[in-house]
Amino acid sequence: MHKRATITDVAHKAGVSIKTVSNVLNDTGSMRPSTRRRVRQAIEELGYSVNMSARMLKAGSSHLIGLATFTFTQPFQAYFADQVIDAARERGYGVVINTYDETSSGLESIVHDCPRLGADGWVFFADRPLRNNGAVLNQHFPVVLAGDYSSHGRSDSVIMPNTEAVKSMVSSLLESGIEDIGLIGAPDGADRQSVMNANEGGRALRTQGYIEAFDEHGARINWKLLVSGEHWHSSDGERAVSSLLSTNECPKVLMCLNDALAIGAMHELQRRGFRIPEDVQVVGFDNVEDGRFANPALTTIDPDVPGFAAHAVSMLINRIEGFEGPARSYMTKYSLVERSSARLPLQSRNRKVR
Amino acid sequence: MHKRATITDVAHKAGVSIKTVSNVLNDTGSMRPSTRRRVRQAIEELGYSVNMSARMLKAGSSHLIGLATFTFTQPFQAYFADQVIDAARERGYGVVINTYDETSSGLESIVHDCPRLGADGWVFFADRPLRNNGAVLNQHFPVVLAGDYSSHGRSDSVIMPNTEAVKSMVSSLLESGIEDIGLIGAPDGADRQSVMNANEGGRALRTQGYIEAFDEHGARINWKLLVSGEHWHSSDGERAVSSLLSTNECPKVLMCLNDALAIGAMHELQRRGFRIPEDVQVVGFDNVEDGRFANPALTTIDPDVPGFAAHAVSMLINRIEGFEGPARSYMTKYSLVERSSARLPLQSRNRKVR
DNA sequence: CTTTTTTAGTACAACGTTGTTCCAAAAAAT
DNA sequence: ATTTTTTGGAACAACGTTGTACTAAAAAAG
Repeated sequence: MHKRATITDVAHKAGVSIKTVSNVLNDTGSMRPSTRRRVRQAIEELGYSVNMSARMLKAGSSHLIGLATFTFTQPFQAYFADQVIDAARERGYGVVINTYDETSSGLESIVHDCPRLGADGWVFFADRPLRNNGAVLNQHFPVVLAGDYSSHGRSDSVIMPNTEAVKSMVSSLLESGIEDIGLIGAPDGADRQSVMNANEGGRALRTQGYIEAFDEHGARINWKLLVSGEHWHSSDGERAVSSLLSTNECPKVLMCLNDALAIGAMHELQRRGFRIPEDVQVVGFDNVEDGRFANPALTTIDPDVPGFAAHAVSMLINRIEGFEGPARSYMTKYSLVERSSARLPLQSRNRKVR
Repeated sequence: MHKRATITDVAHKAGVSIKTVSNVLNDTGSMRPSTRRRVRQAIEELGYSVNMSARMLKAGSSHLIGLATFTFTQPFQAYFADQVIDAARERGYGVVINTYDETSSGLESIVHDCPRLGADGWVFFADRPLRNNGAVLNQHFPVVLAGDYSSHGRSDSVIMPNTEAVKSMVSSLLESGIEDIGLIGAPDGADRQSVMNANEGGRALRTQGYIEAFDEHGARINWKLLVSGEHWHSSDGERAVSSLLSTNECPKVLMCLNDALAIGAMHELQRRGFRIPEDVQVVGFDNVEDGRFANPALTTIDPDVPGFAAHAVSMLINRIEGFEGPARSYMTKYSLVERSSARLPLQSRNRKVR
């Protein structure tokens, strides 16, 4: 592996100036076909390829966007990343990925690592508010916050209709006559007061949807049925079910705040001999692919992840390319996806069957 | 968003030379604490951050490695990518991702897109041999091939013990007295001849393990039980089961060549009323997280994906940092993971229970 | 046959870093 | 008080590309 050929080497070999080589590479300027051919051949023979660092420096941009997100141990993250990569490629951008796990101090800790990666801007995903928004936002590159932030108005963001979607799903369940609905993935120590106080983050927002649905139907909430789910992994769903059953509570429906929790919950329920949906119905949130192939297939909320990702990328590139207007926020549309793990009443709106 | 501050701006503001600023940034040279403080403050006030393109150009390296792989619609890919990102970060490298799907002309088509992304080297993942290895290998940056290639000796590669692992699993099943074993994910038109001819790629290699196990146990292969599985997605697993059952064959065990196929197969079997493992046992390959939470939990082959990824990254960085020896190849160690979807006889070796 | 326009190309600077070389001031040794 | 050594810092070049400004040759117009 000898030293990489540069444009100067090519120019020398072809007997032209470096600018002419550059013109061949970029289809600029004008030149005799024979010259172009000579340059092309020299490029071929030397195995030359353009040095991106130099081009970037000159251009003042890397044409790379960064994606900072949880590790792909969450199926949602993989789904999201896929969509981001697609959307970026469509606009001619590459994607640099920086992941972090729930055990570290989280997003805040990798923020410092991002500038090093040289992207023109970053999509930051997080499922709860950042301890110090400033650390993320005071970077000197455009940032789009993706996730369940309350909108703080300091940078562009994409969010999901967390509260509305859960409210709609729970309402739909209540309408089918069941009030005995558990919730997995709630904020710690869930009671009305602490959920209302914790007014940011997917946990709280989705839990609020549950509360609002009950309130609106004049139903009483049994707070023992709201259990937390740590990191929202499948293993947390298992544990949540164990902990719920250990209190001798066994709701007829389990609303899980993401699909991974739901899949873990179903696993543990079935291990203990419960039948789904006959004994317990289970509902998820995210509509990741895994839910389709779960046994039974998972009834869930589709928050339009592709739209979520596409808008994040679109807003980010828009900023990178010079837009300077005030912070914008985009909220996706949701729909309810009925499969076999839970049955929704026919009259529910926004329903989609797959 | 005004123009980004440069090292020159900082130097000017602090009343020092640009090299002194550079020294502060890189902890090189020596200087009075008071000077350092002045520079630090100027950096702060101007919100300066180093321009990576310039640094890369000067350094001749981006400290980025590229990962070219299937889209994350395969859980295996997400798992693999996670491990690659981790391994790279540990060594101070970032990761640029370039994905491709099965519908396109595949890996070959994105090869041309990789140089554009400016990584110092690439890990190429593919589950079958490339139509034109040359296109990938004649790049002017280091490449590590990850996947089920036969070793062509032209670049470093990491592979799994595909044949051995399947052979061991199938042997273990044969030892428990069952010879009625289906195989999902085989090469198209599977018969002894075509599998032996197609001597490259995970499909063929894993299928060979099945054949060898039967041969070694003196058992007769019912070729009708070998069905293909297109892209090895869960939906392909579903279809494979349908197609198998439509021929009135119903084996006692289904060996699926990856976990996604197995999960899809279990879904379709249960939808049709089969009990697992009582009526049909199901086995997978990859040991992705999803298998643990499937219903029932999936018995599978663990090919050591973390080791697979770590060695790919390690070899690549080794090349990037100057190693020039002959092409190397690393093969991971496998183990059998027994869960509830299939029971292995106790005497089988290499067993791991989780 | 001259003048103007177009084409085909060159030379040089600049992007923002960091490494090398060098010099002046301060500290230490004589 | 003078010489030697160390320290703090500056000036400049280079990394490989592309944009600007320019020139010589060829083609078109008069």
